[in-house]
Amino acid sequence: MRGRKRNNFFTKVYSVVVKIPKGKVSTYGQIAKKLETKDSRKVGWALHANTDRNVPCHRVVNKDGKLASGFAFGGYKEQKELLLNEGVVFKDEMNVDLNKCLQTPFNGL
DNA sequence: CTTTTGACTGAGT
DNA sequence: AACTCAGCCAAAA
Repeated sequence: MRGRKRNNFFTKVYSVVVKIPKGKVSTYGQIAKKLETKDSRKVGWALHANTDRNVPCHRVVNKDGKLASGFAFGGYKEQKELLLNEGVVFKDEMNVDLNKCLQTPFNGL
């Protein structure tokens, strides 16, 4: 393996996001750390650019457990719908109950 | 090349 | 809890 940094940044983000178990959510910060970067914005930006249904981007929320502002598949309402369908608990219209649904850190996952 | 933008985060107010 | 400010960095214009 050489020059793997050549791949799109997206690919790296997706490969991590796709590992988030059903019924759980993760944060941009966790993913960013896994990608060996400091900028969580890149993660959000990559997911925003993403349109691949194979990537469970709805399982990614910000550190406060709040849903994304411009969910690419139909707005935060759709994102919430998807999460509820997986058993994720909500605190509010826009907030996930991280206390129960935050994915364990990607510690080497 | 430079500048702007962005699904963020952490610290401070 | 809500808001502001600064840091961070890839892509697009």
